[in-house]
Amino acid sequence: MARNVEFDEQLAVSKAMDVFWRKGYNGTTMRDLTEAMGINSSSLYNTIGDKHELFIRSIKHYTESRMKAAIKQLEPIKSPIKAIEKFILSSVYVITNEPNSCLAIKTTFEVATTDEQVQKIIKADNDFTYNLLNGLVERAIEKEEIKVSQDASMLTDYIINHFSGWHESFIIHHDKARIKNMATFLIKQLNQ
Amino acid sequence: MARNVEFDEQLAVSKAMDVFWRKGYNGTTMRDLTEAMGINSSSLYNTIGDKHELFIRSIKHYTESRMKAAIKQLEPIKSPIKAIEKFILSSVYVITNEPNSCLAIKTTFEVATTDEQVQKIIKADNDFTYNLLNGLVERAIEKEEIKVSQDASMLTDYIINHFSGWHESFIIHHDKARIKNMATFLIKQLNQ
DNA sequence: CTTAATCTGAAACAAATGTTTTAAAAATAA
DNA sequence: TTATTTTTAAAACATTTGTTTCAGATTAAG
Repeated sequence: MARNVEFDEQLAVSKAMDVFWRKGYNGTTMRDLTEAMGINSSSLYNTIGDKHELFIRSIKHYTESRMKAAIKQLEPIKSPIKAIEKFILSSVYVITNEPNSCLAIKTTFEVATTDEQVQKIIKADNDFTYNLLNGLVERAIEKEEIKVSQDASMLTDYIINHFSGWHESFIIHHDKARIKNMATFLIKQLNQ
Repeated sequence: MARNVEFDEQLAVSKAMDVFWRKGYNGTTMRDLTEAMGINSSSLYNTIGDKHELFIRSIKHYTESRMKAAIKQLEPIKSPIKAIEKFILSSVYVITNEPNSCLAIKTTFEVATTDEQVQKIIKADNDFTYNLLNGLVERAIEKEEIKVSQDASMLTDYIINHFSGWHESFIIHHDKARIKNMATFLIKQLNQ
């Protein structure tokens, strides 16, 4: 029959994701993308689709990678409260060491309000984190590792809620200590 | 000599701000702006300047209005802890009732990293809120209205930090109760 | 009223945008 | 090898972008 597609789609999407991550959806041009992906726009339109479709794939790639990483990281930890602490502290590490702040949060504030497809992906990502953490919180309350509140679902929201503020703070102040101190305080609150 | 400028600059900036607020910096076109402002682009360039300058004026207008409103609202409250609670609860009200989420936060995530001028304005706004709240927290600790921690500056950061997560949550879930429950828990934590 | 200044509106501008076309190159199956 | 199909690269496409030009309208001062 005929020749095969030459480029690695996963790799291409991952490179596109990097550009969207730095520049946002509206700040990224098709030429930014094709250049970073090392691919001609005709090939891009023939395989993946238009700019919007590429963005959808990019944020899906981002959220799915994060989900896998979170599961892999927390699975071996036996104590629920230890797993929660690990989750919080590794978030702090990512926030204070990665070059860009979270693509999901940036996307939420830039386009989630007006783009239904994006909104769904972001919500799915959020629900995943919620469920993962909520399981841990419920077990931690059962085991009396957490005594501060009996309301697991509120507490789960409460913990997750800190992350975007930490991102915001780090963009504005570039001060790791501020984030670490807040995280330490949050963990201390949970432990009492 | 010659005729005067015909349009009200403050009103024009305020109308431009509304557009940037909805669509973001990169999502807004000059035609969006001139249409909303009811003004021709030549007049705009003759008086205020280009798109970027108009954006700068817009976010300054936004942050300055908020500062004035915050001072006016908190001034009459005698008890520091009551003022802190009022600040938190009125933030919840704004987050769960305004059509768009905070322009300062949206701007932080969209362009603050790459635009130094914007970064400065955002930082100034943040510092203002920090100082306002920090004064209250210090007095509340002195008066032993707050006992949970003696570290006023960390506690101030900790409180402010909640707001962007609440915005994010509301964009994703549109669930007022979730935000209110978190706020109630935060206030309870402070009170003990 | 005249003069001089400058503001305004419509149109024009070049450059950049997202997307499509075209023709040639490449790879597989017969 | 040849025929057939698909991929690719470069250029072209129509719009949209941010910005400027220019002639005429409008105003204040002499």
